[in-house]
Amino acid sequence: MDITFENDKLIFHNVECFDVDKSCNCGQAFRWRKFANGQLGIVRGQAVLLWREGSDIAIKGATPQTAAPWAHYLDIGRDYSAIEEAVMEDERLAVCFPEAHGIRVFNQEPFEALISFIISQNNNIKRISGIIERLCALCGDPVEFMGERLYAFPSPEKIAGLSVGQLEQIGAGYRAPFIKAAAERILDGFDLETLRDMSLEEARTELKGFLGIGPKVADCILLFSLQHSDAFPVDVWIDRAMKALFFDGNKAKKAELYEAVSSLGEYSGIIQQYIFQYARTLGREKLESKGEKNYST
DNA sequence: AGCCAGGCTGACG
DNA sequence: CGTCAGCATGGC
Repeated sequence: MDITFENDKLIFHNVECFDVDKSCNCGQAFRWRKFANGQLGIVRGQAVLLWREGSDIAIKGATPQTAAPWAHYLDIGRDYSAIEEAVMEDERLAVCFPEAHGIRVFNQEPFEALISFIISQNNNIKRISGIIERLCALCGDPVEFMGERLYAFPSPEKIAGLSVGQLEQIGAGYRAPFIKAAAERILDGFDLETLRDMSLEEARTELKGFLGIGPKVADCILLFSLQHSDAFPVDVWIDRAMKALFFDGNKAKKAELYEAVSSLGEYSGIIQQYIFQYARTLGREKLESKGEKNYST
């Protein structure tokens, strides 16, 4: 991978299969927003502007020293062309393109993912983003960048220091105590990093020990922040899409669903994100009518 | 105005 | 093991 730093820009050269806007707004991360010619975001307290420049990916605001962490965050080292090609050759999944083309699964900060996806349960992406922004404004460190004021994602200490009432005030609803308890547990010494090297099943079990984390949220955290590329979060959208694409519109038993998932291989989580994008783009109506008349072949 | 959302908990079979 | 009401809030 060729990386250069010039004119205050960090540049990853010749990056294929990376649609910046799509990747930032596909529902995996909640803090990116469109700004000027790219996406404005803040990761590890570092505010940046991210955009495609021809065949390159450019980042303004990142120092040369943070090239490696940014490459990791953006999953630069992974060969997405190979994954996309394999998916397009699968009859059941080819329909996910072109919507899915260019989506990269980011490697987010584990604690941020932990809290974000606890907030995500039974919630919609717009509102999730709002709650997280208010949480960051409430107790995250402020950063000025390009005339904007951004806030770092708060530390476990900061969030644990909030009252349940404060968390309710930013709109967290019944999840407020879950958020506080999770931050306290991290502060107590639970090390999310240890989940990286565990088996998927072990890591799932560990995360489900947190109040407010079930199978779906656990898999989101593992896929989006801990490099378990075979974690496969199933929400209502994925459920509908799998029904339409794999089971002719019929509801599958849990065992059958996960059998289909495991047939997708070690990158099933990334494929999941393609399916998610497809499902949300198509919409509920079309998705549900799709399966029903799909019994011809 | 209801229905729905990147679901989970606790109770009960 | 599976099923199911209840859940805070606001987008649409």
